[in-house]
Amino acid sequence: MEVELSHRDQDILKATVISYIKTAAPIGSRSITKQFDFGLSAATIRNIMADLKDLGFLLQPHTSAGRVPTEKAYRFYVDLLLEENRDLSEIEHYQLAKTEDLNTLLHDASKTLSILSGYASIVMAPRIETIIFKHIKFISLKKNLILAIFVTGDGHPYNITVEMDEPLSQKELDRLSAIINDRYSDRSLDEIRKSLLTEMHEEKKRYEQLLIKVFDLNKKNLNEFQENQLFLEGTTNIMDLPEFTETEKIKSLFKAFEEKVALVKLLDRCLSSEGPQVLIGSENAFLEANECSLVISSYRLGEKDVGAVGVIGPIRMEYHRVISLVDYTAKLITKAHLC
Amino acid sequence: MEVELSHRDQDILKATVISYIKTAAPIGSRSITKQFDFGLSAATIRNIMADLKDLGFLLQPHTSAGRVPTEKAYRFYVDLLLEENRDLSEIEHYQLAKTEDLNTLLHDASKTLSILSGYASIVMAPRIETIIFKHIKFISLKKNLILAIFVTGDGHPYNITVEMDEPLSQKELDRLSAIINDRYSDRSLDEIRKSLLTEMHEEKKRYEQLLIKVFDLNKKNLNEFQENQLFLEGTTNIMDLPEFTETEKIKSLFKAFEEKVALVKLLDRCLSSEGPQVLIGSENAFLEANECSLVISSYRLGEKDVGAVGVIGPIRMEYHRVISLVDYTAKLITKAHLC
DNA sequence: CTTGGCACTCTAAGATAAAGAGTGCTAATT
DNA sequence: AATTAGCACTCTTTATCTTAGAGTGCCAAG
Repeated sequence: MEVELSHRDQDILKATVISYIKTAAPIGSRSITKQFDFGLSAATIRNIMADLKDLGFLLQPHTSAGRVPTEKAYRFYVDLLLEENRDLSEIEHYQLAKTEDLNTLLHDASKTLSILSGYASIVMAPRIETIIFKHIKFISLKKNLILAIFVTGDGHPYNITVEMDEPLSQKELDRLSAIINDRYSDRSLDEIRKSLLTEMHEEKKRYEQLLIKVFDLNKKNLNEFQENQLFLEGTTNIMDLPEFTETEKIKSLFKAFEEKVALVKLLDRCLSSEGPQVLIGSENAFLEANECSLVISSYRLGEKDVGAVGVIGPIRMEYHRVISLVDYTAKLITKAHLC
Repeated sequence: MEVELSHRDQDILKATVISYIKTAAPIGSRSITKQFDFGLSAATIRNIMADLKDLGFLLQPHTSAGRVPTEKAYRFYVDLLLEENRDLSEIEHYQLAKTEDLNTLLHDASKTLSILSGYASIVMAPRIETIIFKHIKFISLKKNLILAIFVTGDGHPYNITVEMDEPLSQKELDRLSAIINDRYSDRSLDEIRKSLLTEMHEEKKRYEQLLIKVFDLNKKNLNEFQENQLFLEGTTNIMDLPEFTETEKIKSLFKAFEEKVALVKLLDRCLSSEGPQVLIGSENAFLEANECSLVISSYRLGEKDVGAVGVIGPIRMEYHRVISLVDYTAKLITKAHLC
């Protein structure tokens, strides 16, 4: 079954995909001869396209219509792109506004990415577990309300409000923070979490409640926290696409967008892989349900991949341009982190 | 022109509005006689409806169709509701989960409101200018990066990261915070802002950059800040409504939703007024453009109205239920603030 | 193997017709 | 004088039919 495509077949397939990405309408053999110069007649192209149909790369909405690429065709096209195009030369090299606030940076990146891609962009802030802890400070807000601020290795603050059953004096809090800073500085939250559960026997009793909540030892708020760390922009761009003219499809996609947890999971899966990744239609349950594709790349903080940026678009996405754009944006964020 | 409607005319008008709110289809004289028992024949109702049409309360899509309420009719109906119904008895009295975090509370309220109303909900966090300042604390994050945390009168923290041209020692920062806490505790940010510009001559030079950024004296980030303090939930509910089947209308509304600044302005306008407010269609530019209505109520913090909750729905909204719901939710938030 | 030619297929768009809901008016009734 | 029944008329909606057009599939010739 798995026959190698001849060079010429590949060219025709590529041409069909490219053409369909532009027009979103079934591609006829005639229009291929007009747009591309293969030195072949429409009839020949027609024969080749019939073969490609049999191989599962193209399909016909009905007998007397042009051909439409299948997901297999997009996969073939994208794999070719990812092989060939390691240079990413053709996109405009934008810059992000300088800012001290990480969230602002990511928000900006997401907005820019949505505008330049013309699709919806999605940016996930660093996974909290991977963050490197530097030091912590406690501030008493009200009687039993304590604000914990921890600062990360790269100088970003996170704050957590904790309600205590019994009040703690500022002196006690300072003592506790000194201990924590001394013992856990420069370690990841994940490590700290594990250590805290085994070490800290003497302090534990008195501060148990506080520590559990601050380091979220029972991982209660993790999902909700991460949910707030997701930037989704340009979703309305999707509505301008011809494949999303039916209200039902728009509805389904936007309901999915509201479920941020599912999106976080989707991005999370791609964190560990190298370079830009492309998920096409039914290669993923979320995408399949909404007939769309995802181009995604992770950004680094230090030497670890901690977050991801991506673009959600139609299966008929301009993969070439978007892959470059996503890859570039991820690198931009990695670079901004360094300063 | 402004003739008083007879009691009977009012009843027919009300019946037409109520019926149309349910069905979203033009209301015929016959269907009125079926649904309501006025002891009148269809022909009589027909005559009355013709009068109401002449008075601008009803209109006909075409000669041989039923009647549809105009905005004037909704206004009449809503004014009647607001007069009569100060009791709000008929909605279910839900509760919000206890939480220490104000944003979580507002987010929860927004989600609940959208689910219970069946429309889109919108919740604005307290306007930052109205917040009562309690004390401030500075933490050095990196060389020239300072984190300022100010705590409000009711114990909620806000933090701002400031990048300085020159570093300040922790000692200096502590001295400055002591001065600020001493001088400005229990005053609103708006007041503090005004005072800072005139007072603080001696400290000003050295700390000018820091103070300007922390208290946002040039109001640069205010809009962006407020933008992040807006919770919009259940927007996809709107897509289920028959008036939003056309993709163009959905698109327009969702593009408007992305413009959070406009929404903030819309809510802001209503902050000072007493009780639940209703804006119907063309009574507001934003709503007119998207053919929808807004029910809104402000919540208090102390004795000042600081934020607002609302519901955005079709002009054919179930005002009765929604007004009660919005009013109740606003009161719930006000109450939660007190603890 | 490639190509021109041509009959055939299927959709999309326009045209026509019939059904149905509701009005507006008139004349009869209370 | 207000109310009601009756009925012709209007306008939309839905279904059916027709036609134009794009594109294929296949055959026979190059």
